[in-house]
Amino acid sequence: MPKVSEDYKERKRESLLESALKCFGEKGYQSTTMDDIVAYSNTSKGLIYNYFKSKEELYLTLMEERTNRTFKNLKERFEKFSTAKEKIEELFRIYKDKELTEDWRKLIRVHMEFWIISPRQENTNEIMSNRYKQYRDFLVQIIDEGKNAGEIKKEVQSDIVASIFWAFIDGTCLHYSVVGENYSYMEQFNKTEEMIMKYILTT
Amino acid sequence: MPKVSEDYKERKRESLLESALKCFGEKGYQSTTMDDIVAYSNTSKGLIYNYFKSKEELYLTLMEERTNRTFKNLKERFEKFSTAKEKIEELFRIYKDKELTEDWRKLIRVHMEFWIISPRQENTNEIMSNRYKQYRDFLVQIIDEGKNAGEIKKEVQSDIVASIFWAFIDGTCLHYSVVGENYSYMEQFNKTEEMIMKYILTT
Amino acid sequence: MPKVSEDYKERKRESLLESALKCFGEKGYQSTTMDDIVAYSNTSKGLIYNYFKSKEELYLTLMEERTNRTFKNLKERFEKFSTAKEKIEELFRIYKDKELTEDWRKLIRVHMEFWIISPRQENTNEIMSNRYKQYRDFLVQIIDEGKNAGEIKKEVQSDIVASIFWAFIDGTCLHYSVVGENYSYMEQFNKTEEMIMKYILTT
Amino acid sequence: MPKVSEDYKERKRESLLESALKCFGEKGYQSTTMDDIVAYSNTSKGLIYNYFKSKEELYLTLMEERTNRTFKNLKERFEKFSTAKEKIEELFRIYKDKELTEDWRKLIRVHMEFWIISPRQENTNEIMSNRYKQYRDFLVQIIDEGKNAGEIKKEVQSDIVASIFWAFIDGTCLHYSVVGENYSYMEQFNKTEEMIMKYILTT
DNA sequence: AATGAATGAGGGTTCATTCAT
DNA sequence: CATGAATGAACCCTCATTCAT
Repeated sequence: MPKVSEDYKERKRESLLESALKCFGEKGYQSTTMDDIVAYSNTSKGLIYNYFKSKEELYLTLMEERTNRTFKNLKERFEKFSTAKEKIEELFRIYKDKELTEDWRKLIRVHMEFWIISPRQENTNEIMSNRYKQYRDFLVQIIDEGKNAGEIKKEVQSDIVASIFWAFIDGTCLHYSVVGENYSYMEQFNKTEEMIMKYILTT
Repeated sequence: MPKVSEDYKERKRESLLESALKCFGEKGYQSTTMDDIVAYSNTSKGLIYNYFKSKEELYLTLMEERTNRTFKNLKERFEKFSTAKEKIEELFRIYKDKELTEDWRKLIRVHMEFWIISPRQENTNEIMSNRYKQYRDFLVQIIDEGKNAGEIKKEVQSDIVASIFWAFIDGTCLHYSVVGENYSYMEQFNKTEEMIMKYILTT
Repeated sequence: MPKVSEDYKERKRESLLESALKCFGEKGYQSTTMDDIVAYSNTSKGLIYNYFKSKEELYLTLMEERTNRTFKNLKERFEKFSTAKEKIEELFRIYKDKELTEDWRKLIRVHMEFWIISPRQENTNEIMSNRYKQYRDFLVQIIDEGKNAGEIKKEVQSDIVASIFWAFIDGTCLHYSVVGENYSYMEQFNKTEEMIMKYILTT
Repeated sequence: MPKVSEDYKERKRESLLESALKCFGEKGYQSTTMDDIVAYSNTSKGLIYNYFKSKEELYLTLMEERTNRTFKNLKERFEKFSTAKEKIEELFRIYKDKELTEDWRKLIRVHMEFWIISPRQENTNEIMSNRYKQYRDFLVQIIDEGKNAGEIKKEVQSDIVASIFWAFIDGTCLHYSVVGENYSYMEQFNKTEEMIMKYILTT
């Protein structure tokens, strides 16, 4: 029977991760110091080490949990749709609905940085490769369903198209996060959607 | 060994930049130490500071020169082509011709890292935004020429398509640099080319 | 060993300043390294930076506090005297009572060095000029009181004499700190006192 | 038979010392780099080491020669005077005739710095102590002559008064070099002269 | 559990000195 | 002779991590 409830600890942990995310978004992983996170989270240095055994672990945990949750949300969001067309439209809608704030641009950079850092460590490279495949296969499945339902042309190569889709998403987000204001974010999504749909749909 | 030719100094400088690039590719900008670069370039710590006044300047110079040179090469490569179709095919060819080596993946990451770091510094953000526009406008011009020549549909929005093109390129490179071996790099370029061409060409 | 009393921290701070003073006395400001101070104070490099954000700040703080305290002590010491003659005698006594140790000679040099360094920095020059005027005016006031009381000749120029007094003090200390043993420190103070008194007193 | 005349080398040497003096005046001994001196003297780094085997030697040589020359000039200047009174007046005149420029203030600081640095090295401390005695004894001799001639009171302690004189000189110069513009340099010399003369002269 | 003082390895940078040309 | 590129020890400072309280 702990002095402090499990629930409290969990909330503390979340709050630390939250703070870390903010700081990483501001300065990047390397440039963010533990002191930055301490300052932002209004706790103490020692406390962070009770929850995470190193800055790196904090970072990896943060990114791990974020990607998992995002992917989980993604899947849930799709349960209510039945046709492939609707699902793909929903996929685009996710990104078209984003609020184009500075905060989001920072978030993008945190994730992009993680992509880039990951191949430099034996461990994370594997994780990220799998993550990529997870996302790709998620879309592959949708496309395949579409093919079976006659919505999507049989000759479409599901994995290639899926891969192209995510490449476009990440490329666009990357550019937007750098260029900002003057980037034709929304128009690009609309046009790309049009182009891809025209390319794969039977009608 | 002073009183050395300008040529000698230029080569030294190049060699330092070369070494730095290698090291940044290996560990990233922040994690690369001046000692790493010293070790790799077989020189001494002090010497680097005769050529670049700080690690940051070395980095910025490196990235600046690389991007400039790349863009210049890009333009030159296109002089021998006359139609828009040929030019766009050439653009794809550049990337399809890349040797898919570990070295190139590292190179991609160096450039991606620079994209991400840039918004965190007043100065570089501007530079990178302009760089992006340079590349985009380069393609915009080609598309516009194509429209005038009747090769490309009048209703195509040049800037949006150009922007989509580069988003796809960078997204694909980013993913490839992380996923590596099992990434369907070549097929994606082929399909994307097909898709885009079908989308914009009149015939 | 955190959560430490303010008092503890204050003592730590004092002890660091103390150590720094010792080291500066030994080698001078520039030649003293942070490692010297660390070694002398039995702490760690990082800790010093918790209290002072740079070597320079440590130095300036040290000198600032020392001069302030000295001047404060000076003033207090004079409260119990009423006539100008007594006060001036007391002024001389301060210096005549000094123990002529190697430690004191080092201390002199630290202060002299600060005088000399100060004009090279925008900021400190102003401070030191004011310090000088503070000391001078302190004596000017005593002399003026003496004039009003009829102790000191009306025609004496207070500021000039005050300035001469401090010039003599610093000159003597400077020479003593260099020449050491064989310097006729005490006799000089006695004779100068005699000479100045004869020059300004009415009787 | 050297390729380059001895005369040329001597002038080069002088010019290097001259440049060093300028630089030391600007930044102080420690903060002046060999590069500073090279830049100021329009020569090369290697060349300096042909003339002086280290920065320290350059510094010591400079200070040595300057003090020697100054002392030599001092003595010569006095040959044309016969009475002690005239000589002491001349001594004061030397300082009263100084042009109160920023350059001179820098010069003072170079010399003061040398005083302070000297006790920290076995070698220079001895030199400076002797230098001090040289100057003191020079004045002692004048005073003694004055006593013999009946100009100066027999009971005056020559060495103490001489020492006081130089203490006053250096103290005044030190303060002037720091305080600058608003320092009553000239008036102090006048008054001090008056005071000392009154104190020692028989009439 | 929570704190934050303490640690010290390691990083970027400087600069006196050397020596090949 | 003169040059200035090259060297590397040494410096100041940062910051992830520890641990006494």
